[in-house]
Amino acid sequence: METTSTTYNPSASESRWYQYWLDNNLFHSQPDQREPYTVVIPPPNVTGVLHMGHVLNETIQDILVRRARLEGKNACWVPGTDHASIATEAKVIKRLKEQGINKSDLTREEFLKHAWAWTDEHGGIILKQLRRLGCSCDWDRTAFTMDDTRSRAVIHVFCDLYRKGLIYRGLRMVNWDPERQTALSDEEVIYHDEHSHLYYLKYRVSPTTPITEQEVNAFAADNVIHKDEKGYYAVVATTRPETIFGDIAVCINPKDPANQWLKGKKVIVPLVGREIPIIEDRYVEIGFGTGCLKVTPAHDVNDYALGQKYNLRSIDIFTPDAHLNMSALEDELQANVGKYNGMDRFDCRKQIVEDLKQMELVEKVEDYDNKVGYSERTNVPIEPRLSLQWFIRMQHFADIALPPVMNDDIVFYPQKYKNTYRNWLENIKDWCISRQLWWGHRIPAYYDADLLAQTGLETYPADKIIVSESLEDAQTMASAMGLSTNLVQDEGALDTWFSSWLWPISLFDGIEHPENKEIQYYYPTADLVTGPDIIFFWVARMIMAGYEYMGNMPFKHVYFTGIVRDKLGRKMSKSLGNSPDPLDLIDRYGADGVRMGMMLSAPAGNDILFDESLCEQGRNFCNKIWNCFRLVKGWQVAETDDNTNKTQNDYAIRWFTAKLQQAQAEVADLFGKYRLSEALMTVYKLYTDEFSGWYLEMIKPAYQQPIDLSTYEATINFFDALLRLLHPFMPFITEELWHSLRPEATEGKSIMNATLCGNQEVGIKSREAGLIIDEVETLKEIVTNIRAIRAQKNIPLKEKMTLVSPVKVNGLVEKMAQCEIQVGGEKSATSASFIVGTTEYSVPLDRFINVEDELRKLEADLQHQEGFLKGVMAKLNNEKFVAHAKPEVVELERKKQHDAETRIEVLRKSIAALKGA
RNA sequence: GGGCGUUUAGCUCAGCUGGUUUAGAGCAUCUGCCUUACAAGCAGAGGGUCUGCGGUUCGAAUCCGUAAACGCCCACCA
Repeated sequence: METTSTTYNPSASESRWYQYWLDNNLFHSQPDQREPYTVVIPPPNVTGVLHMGHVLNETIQDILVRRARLEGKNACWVPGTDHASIATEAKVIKRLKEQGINKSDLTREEFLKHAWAWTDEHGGIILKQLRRLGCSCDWDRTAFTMDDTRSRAVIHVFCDLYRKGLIYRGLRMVNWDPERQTALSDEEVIYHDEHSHLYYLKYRVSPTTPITEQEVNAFAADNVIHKDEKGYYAVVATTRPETIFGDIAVCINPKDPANQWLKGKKVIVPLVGREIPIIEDRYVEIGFGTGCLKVTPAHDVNDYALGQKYNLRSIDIFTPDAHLNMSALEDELQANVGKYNGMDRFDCRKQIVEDLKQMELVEKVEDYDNKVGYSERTNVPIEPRLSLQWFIRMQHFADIALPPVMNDDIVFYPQKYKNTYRNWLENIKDWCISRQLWWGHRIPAYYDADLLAQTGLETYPADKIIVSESLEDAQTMASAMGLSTNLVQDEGALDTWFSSWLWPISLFDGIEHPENKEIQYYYPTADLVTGPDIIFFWVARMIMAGYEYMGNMPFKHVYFTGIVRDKLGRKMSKSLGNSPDPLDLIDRYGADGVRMGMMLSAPAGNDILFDESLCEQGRNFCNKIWNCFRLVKGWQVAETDDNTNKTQNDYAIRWFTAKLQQAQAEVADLFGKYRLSEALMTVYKLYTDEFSGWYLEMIKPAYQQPIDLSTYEATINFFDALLRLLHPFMPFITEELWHSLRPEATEGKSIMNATLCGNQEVGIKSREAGLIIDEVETLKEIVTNIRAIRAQKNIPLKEKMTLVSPVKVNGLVEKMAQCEIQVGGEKSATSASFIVGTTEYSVPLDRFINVEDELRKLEADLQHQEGFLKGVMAKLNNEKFVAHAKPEVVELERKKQHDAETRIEVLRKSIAALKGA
């Protein structure tokens, strides 16, 4: 390959190596004797495109997978996409609309045809994009939540849970999305703070329950009684005046002193004219508003509960798309309010307030902040709506899913999400799984068509519903039950998450065939990487399904990533335009560079503030590695080991062996804790500082001199080990260089399968390693001091310097600091000196000396040392410290004292000498 | 209204069960260098009374209490 360029060019190399990996089927896994390491991708929406959140998430997964592969495990990363029922259906509807087609004009089958066409056309783009990132997914296993295997699993589970009594159909208050006209689960509703108004409306006391002056006067004085020229009235506060058409009662707290006078009365709903009773319930909070709550059972969850409790009728005044429907009202009232028929709910609100004001039925309007629920997908305000839906009884699932997380059988990173998880499970509510959509798994429930025609859906008897895997089975069952075989299937589809929660099982066909070899081998999976925003939607439910269907956890560890924000801390969003296009970043910095940029700023669980300049750092790092490679590859290798630098080189090799071992252990430890950015930083520093900055400089042969064979080989082995350490983070450049480094690597070989601790490394005992590392630290300090003196005095490199040392110094110092060592020589007065440990070294400066500067420096150092000693002595002179502290701590302080005293003495001498000169 | 988390150099963060030469890293900054692998680089330097207050202790960034700021999650107050 081309090694003359001083910059690394990622784009050519990346596409080439990805193709190589594919051609050699290197990502493919099948069960074997090795330990399995399984990851299932959180399936992105089938029609989605890659954004920065994916980059973070998939990079982390790829790092973990590649690391496991290098550890010799059988790594299997299963990719796939999610049909994303509601989101995809919305996109398809939008496209049809652009073609002038309304969904309502199509049959279910016709619509699904369009939806599949759309999916085939736009689906899977994101999977292609993942390849640009370097993701090592086993593409042969690519799945889709609505493909055959996954669909059969979904239907199987629905039927099974129904038979177990864990799924039921019921008329409930649900979250209704008027835009898409479907029910949603509680988790799909997002609450936003909203500045709105609290309207105080007059509900006149009905003539059928009149109040006289005398009666009024008889009430205690704390009653708040409203009266105007037209008579007495109650005041009801509401944020939603447009729902008054459905008002069925006004509720007060029986203990409320202000409203005693209303007990037993009836009031007239303004505008509408309906007479409704005052009812009493302790649910109403005394002191909020006027203490009078209008009860609209069809349009509010709490009101619905009240309605149930007091057996009130409910009037649904909205159409499914949240327009006013006056035909729901009593015939005699329709004339009063006919003008509102067909209005949008929010237009109607404005109009009603206007009209009520005209009629002087508005007491006052206050500003009010409240929370309004929005549909997660369509971003339209949710309408609570009574409707017939399918639910899962969740208590059972909460019971099986809580303990394993609390016991850390399944470990969360970071741990704080255990709380969130527990909180949700301890307050679990039934899961509404039916959606009024077509794109999704159709609910496998069947009704006797004839019976249905008689009863209608709502009153169709529950014991005559047939739930079954197929129409044929259902018909058989129908005959057995004495029903007609003319069956109608439920129109609803299932919540997307009803398929997602089976993902770790269904990917290996474990729902229908729990004994098959694949599921037995790959399950439970190792790590799940996902965002905390779907902890309830997905993580919790997978745990439930895992224990229900496999009797075991779906994954052992959950790594929660943060949200990717821009460097100002704002969430990345299309509308803000602050989200870079990942593919563009890859074009500019290379996939390796982008991966590093992402990882450098991604501690687990924290939001990450993404800054493009980090990708630049990643690119620069690639370049550094590239140039290390150029240097090493450019050396001329001697046939023999004869070399004057032999001893020095051996020393450097032993040192770097120790350093490498240390870093390998550290990286392994960090991976164990899922501290990936720290692991990467460890490798980065090992590479740039230790390998490139020190080791290569130590062994670098003089200009146009060859390098001895054994040093060269050791260096190649180091390089190899470094590449393997780095490979999970930066797969492309490491593969590229590994092949150039190891010409013996034949076609089909890859760094990804070279094990992490190959036989190339020469082991070094940990005690020896510690010693040599310490020695070299001292050596570095000496070198740094000499360099600093050179820099401060502006001494040109050509000017030879001398290091005067009282003790023997490793010859490498001469090479690294461009100086000559003189052992035991007398320190001249015109020297700069420095202390490493407790040894004083000096550098004669002659004409470069500036006595004043030197004195100032020494005195500052002396002052520092004295201050330090004072601190130490304060401790040692404290009897309590000596008595209480552990002996080693006291011993350490004594050593500090001794060292400081030695240094102070040396400094004083130097100062005196300098002054004498 | 509950619950959780965060607050350490200009920025992003380490600092685990209190004591490791009077707080570390990367980036950014400043100074000097185009030194025959790399200016996408090298060498050197500066920068923090660890959010405030109180407590425990011989000793606190670290433990406890409290206040503030920011952030997140949950909850049916119209």
